[in-house]
Amino acid sequence: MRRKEGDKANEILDAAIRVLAKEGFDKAQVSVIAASAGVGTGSIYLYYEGKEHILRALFGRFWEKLAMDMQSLQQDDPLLRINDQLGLFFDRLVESPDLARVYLREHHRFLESQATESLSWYRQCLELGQSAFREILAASGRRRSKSSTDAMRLSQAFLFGGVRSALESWLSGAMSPSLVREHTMNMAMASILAASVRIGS
Amino acid sequence: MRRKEGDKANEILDAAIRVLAKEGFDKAQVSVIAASAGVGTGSIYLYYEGKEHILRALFGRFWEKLAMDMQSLQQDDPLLRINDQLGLFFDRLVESPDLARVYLREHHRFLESQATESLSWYRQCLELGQSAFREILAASGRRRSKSSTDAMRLSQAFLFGGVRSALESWLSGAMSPSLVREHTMNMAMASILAASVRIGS
Amino acid sequence: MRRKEGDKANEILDAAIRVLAKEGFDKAQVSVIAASAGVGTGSIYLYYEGKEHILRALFGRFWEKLAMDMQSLQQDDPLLRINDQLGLFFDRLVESPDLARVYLREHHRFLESQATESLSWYRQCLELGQSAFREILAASGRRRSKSSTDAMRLSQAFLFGGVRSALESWLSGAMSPSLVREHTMNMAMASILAASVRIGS
Amino acid sequence: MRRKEGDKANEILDAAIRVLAKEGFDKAQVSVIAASAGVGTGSIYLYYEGKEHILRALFGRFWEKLAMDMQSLQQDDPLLRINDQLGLFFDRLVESPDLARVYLREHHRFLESQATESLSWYRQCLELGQSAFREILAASGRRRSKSSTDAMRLSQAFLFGGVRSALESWLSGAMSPSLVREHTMNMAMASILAASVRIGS
DNA sequence: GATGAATGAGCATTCATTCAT
DNA sequence: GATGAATGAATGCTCATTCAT
Repeated sequence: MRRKEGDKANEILDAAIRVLAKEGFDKAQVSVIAASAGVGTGSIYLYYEGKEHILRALFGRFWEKLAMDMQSLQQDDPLLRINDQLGLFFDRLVESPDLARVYLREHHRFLESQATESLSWYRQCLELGQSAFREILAASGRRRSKSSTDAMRLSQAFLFGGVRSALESWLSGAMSPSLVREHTMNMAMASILAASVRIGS
Repeated sequence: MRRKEGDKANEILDAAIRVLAKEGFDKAQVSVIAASAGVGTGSIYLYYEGKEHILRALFGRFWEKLAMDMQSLQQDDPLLRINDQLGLFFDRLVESPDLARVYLREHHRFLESQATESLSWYRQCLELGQSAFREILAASGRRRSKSSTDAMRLSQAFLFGGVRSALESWLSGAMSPSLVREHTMNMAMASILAASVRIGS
Repeated sequence: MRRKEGDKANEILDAAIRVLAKEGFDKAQVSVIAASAGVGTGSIYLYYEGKEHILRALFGRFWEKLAMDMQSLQQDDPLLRINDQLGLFFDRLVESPDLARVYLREHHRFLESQATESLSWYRQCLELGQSAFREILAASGRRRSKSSTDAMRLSQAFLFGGVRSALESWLSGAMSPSLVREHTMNMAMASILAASVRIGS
Repeated sequence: MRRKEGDKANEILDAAIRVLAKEGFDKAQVSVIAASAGVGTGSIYLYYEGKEHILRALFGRFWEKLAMDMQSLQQDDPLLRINDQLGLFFDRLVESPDLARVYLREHHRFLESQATESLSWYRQCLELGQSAFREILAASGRRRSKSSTDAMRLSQAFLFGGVRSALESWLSGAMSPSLVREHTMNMAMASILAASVRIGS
């Protein structure tokens, strides 16, 4: 059965992930992405303004889905919720090694882009994490301050970075996803605890 | 004849860091690097085989220095030694925001390159960290195994990734290096402790 | 979509002849050839793999046409047939001084290239000439031998070289093509007769 | 024994022949010629104004020697003298395959250059040949005319071209120089006879 | 005179984007 | 809407020549 017409935009993104994973952004040719998506070169430009915009759309779609799923989490305990959030992030990338590769190598371009709308999904994911973090701090009676906000962001960045690198190890090595996941989450939880204690003190 | 003057090889690397930090590898023009180094375009090729090789040399120099410094650390306690090692890494990048930017965006190219010699410095740095890690595990009576080795590498990757992202936050934000450093090291130590406890159990 | 229009492939070859005649292969710029052909620089690469391939195609086209025309010759007398063959070769170059110039200066590149297909047309032209030569020898009762084959090839080379140089004289001087043609063919026939007598003896 | 100092100019020409034979003019690097001559790159420019001038000097030397030798020929019979002249030309190139290669591929550059002095040696060689030719014509009672001069030049060109191509065959094939020489001279004499008869008629 | 490090003009080729069909 | 032929700006690298030593 043919995919419905309207899905060409997504087919292009899927093709882009395949090609970008193999070639990297700069060596990925638009014409190759088009061929991989089964459309003509020119058709790409009916759906996206240009190569750069494909990248934005690709990450936009990723973060949008993730934001949706993170919002659906029911967990009340903020620490466990962060655990679940990180787990979602991790699982999403582990299930698509190509996407993971693209994330590792090209996400910085997304951040440096001016893709207002797509970036807002990304920021929403960060916000959901920070929100949980704030609950932890609130529970320990700590007030918000400039420095605690900074520290919180830093903690979050640390977590993301740790998970990021764990994924990188996984991609380059021969470890089972489950081992990687377990170990990574363990370290992540430990560091977040350490961070909350320190900030909360 | 005209003699090779001064330290052109290093001046070219310094110029490359400046240009790469601003433009990224693919948009960085060799002629611009040359101009920034105060040499002619062709001179670049007297010192490096090509653009790619500049990148290799750049990271080679970075890891070589770091390996030297890490080897000079006197700290006997393995946990504290890891702390010092990470501190060296962190400080080196914090003192040169341009280098930090290049590290964040282009280090993967270095890893994917075939720069055998330069890569060996990188691997030596990793090895020094793993060595300390092994001491920690040994102290807790844990024998080496395939899974513990994997876990150890994963922990190390997590640490590097966390520090990496902390640097990224620092670069994009307005936080003081000292706050970033303190907080990052705190989380790093916590996660490494958690890892060693888990692996050692 | 835009369809491939007209005869761009041949227009590019014609333009290449004009530019190569004036500049020589190494100083001929692809962009100038493109401009002379009235197409964009990049379009050249839609039709030919590169500068070198344009040269191959150019001589390929030349020898292909010549091979066709040589095959159409009806002349039964082998000596007269050789005369006609050389005449075809001569006339083809005389009618296009630019092509003659390119032939004189760049044909060796064609021979040194690996243009299997194009070269086969060239070899076919040589073969047609040798075939006539062999008939002459056969008529005089001479058997084939290694040395007679060599001598035959040598004779053919001598003929081609003589005609080549006559063209060169014509290009650099102010002689009428008909005078050049008459005189050249005269010498050619004389030398071929001398050769066949010698070989056949 | 070290060659005497003053021979560097010639050593450079010898080196140039070696390198040009292998690489062709455009791909031959001045620095490689210098290295092959055992001198520094810059020293080339103490002896020759540039790459182009090396080529001119190289052919200038060749034609100068040949002119000298041709003048020394004692043969009174003009036809036999032409035979000897061609023989000198042939032998000079056969004894140095590298020079022959350079002659075949690059002599046209020499002709197109403005190397007044060097070209005069070349013209002198031609003149010596034409002089013998004129004697043949004179013997047959033919007066000079524009058309006979042209025809004579054409004949000479034909001869040179024939010999040229014979050399080319020799270089690319596996024929003995003596066979090539004998056969080539045979054809050459036949064509010159034919030419002189025709012109003289 | 010799040298070779330094230079920078020059060019083939690629590929994102356009637009006639 | 779709297409892919056509485009031309953009750039890494080479190498003849120079000139400080």
